[in-house]
Amino acid sequence: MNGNKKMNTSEKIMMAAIDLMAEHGYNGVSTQEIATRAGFSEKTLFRHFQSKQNLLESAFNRYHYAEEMKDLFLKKIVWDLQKDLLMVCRSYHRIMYQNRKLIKISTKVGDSLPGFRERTHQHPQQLKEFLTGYFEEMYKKGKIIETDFESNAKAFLYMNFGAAMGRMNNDPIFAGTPIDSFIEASVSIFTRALRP
Amino acid sequence: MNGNKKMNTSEKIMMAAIDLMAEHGYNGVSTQEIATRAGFSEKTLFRHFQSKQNLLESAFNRYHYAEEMKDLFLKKIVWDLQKDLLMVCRSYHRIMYQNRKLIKISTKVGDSLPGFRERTHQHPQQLKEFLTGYFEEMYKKGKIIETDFESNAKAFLYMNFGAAMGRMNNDPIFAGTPIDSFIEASVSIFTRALRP
DNA sequence: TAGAAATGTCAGTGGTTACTGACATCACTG
DNA sequence: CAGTGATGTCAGTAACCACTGACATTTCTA
Repeated sequence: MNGNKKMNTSEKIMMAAIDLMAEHGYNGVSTQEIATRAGFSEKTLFRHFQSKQNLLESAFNRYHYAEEMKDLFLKKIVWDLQKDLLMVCRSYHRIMYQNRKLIKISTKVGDSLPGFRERTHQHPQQLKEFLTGYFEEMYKKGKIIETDFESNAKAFLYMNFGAAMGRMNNDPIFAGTPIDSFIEASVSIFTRALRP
Repeated sequence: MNGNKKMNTSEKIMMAAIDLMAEHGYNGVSTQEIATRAGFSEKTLFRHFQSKQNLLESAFNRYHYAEEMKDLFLKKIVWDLQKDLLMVCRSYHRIMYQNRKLIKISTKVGDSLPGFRERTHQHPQQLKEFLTGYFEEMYKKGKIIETDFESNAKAFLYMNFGAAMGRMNNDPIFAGTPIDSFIEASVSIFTRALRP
């Protein structure tokens, strides 16, 4: 999302807005502060974006990474429980980490501004359906035991969702341990629980 | 947290503040709106609380349920994996649900106001240590297999944390299914994964 | 180097916000 | 009934905020 040194004025302002709003919320930061952080005058901000709300919307359109996880996963499946779950976890956390600041903004904004929450929280539903279908298919292939596939999918997703939230909010539980070791441990719990 | 009909002025105002701030955040609601929602004039709000920030702090002191989960769990342990994990989950979700509005406020406030985040998010660290110790003891008793106990504790807690967050934010995944059936399914995953 | 485009400066507008003081009203209670 | 305490009314203050217009200055580029 960042790291690029060659940013134009609009991009610098959007990045400043994202950084500040992720920390203090939409109403917790002023256009003056955003412009100063970006290194421009407030006037320039309004010349580029007309309004504060439009600035946030533009930032979402520019930086929200909305790759279809379902499609991504279908391509990479190899029908090996451990390999597939690892792949799903890693992709999920990668995307959540890329979008972490926009996700923080949308959780703080809530439903005050319309549409943002929907965009950052669109994945869970389709992921749950994907994983439920995956477990059903794996059962038909005789590779896992019969369980409540939908509940398992929910548990797996919430485990990763909770971990992603903890990571983006600097949960002290994550201090020191990289995300990948958590992913491996959490996947092995499910493989042990579901193996025939 | 609510439901009591015999509330005095201060309590009515604090409840109104909690309701509105949980939805729109601290900066997203005015003292005027809070007073109107509570059925009083803005002047009365300031007579009782002096400042907006003090109102929020008073509401936290009055309504934040900070029971020591660790102590609670230690009393109820029976050293049966399924029974203990069920007890932990149910207690955890009960407390998270009681505090849900204050938790929503503190996630929106972030670190802008000092101290709130710490209070609503104090549990994870001590719960992780409790669960890690519990798994070690269960291993010594020969009731579960040897694994990375701390990682298992993290995974278990994040699964429940994610589910609690989803529930308090009306995640459509939870629509229709009660929390208890999720708890049972998630616990049985861990019991199957850890049984010798 | 001339002209165009981007940006800065600055003063200002209309609205909101947290918060106050003075005074009136109401309910209860001894 | 007198008096006390809680509340309402209302006008107001100082700060902040999103946003604008006029004009000057800088920067880029043909």
